[in-house]
Amino acid sequence: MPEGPSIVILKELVQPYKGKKVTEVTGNSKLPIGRAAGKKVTDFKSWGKHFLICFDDFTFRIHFLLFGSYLINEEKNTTPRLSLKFRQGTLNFYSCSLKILDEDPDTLYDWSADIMSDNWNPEAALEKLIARPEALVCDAVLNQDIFAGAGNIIKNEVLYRTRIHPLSTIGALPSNKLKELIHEVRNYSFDFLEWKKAYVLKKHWLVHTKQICPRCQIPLIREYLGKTNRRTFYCANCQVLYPVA
DNA sequence: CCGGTTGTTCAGCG
DNA sequence: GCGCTGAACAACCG
Repeated sequence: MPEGPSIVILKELVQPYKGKKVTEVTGNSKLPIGRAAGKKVTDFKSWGKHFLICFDDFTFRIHFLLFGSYLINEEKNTTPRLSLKFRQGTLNFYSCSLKILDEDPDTLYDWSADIMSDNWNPEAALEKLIARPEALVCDAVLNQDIFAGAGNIIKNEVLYRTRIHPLSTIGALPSNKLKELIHEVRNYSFDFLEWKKAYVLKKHWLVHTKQICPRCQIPLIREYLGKTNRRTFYCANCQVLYPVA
């Protein structure tokens, strides 16, 4: 569920409820979720992995973390963290992190950092990367301040597609390679979106959870790398460790 | 049935 | 105050 493109799919699915009035609020959240009762949803937004349900004076911020899920007009045998009932149907959110934002999301979020946003700004991402020359590229791609919405699958696939070794430092990458990386994070994320919608995402994985490099056929390396210590799949032959020796 | 994870925050420590 | 580590959360797949 969690990566940015999946949140975009959710945002599309809930569009019929935009402008509609919440008739009943339930859930096991300890927050004052009843505030939504009787109010109209003014908008659904997303920023990276955050899903936002906006009302005129506050916003629900939902983060699905690793295990969160949602059901629309369906329920399962556990209590939702948050359930919003409308005359037209029900939105159920399970096992997610819920927060209530009292400020306008526009003042809280840098939309230019959202890899799925129309406001995505690759130049801003480049500046942020250049400011962190010591960072490992495997960590930088997961940095939500730079690539909001990028997750571990996107990281692994993008580093393979751009043939960058995950332990390369940002400062060692030539500027054209950094630009290519930035471009590919967004480009792959939209491939992810289309494949996920078509239920063929896994079929297109080149290295994530894979054993053999599809290009040179040698075994892939699987290691936990970087400060993020996340599972990383890469080909030691095809992916270049910068600086090049 | 167990092991592992598309993620993040926070406590505890040196 | 910092950076680092590990725990906690909690559901589903293979």
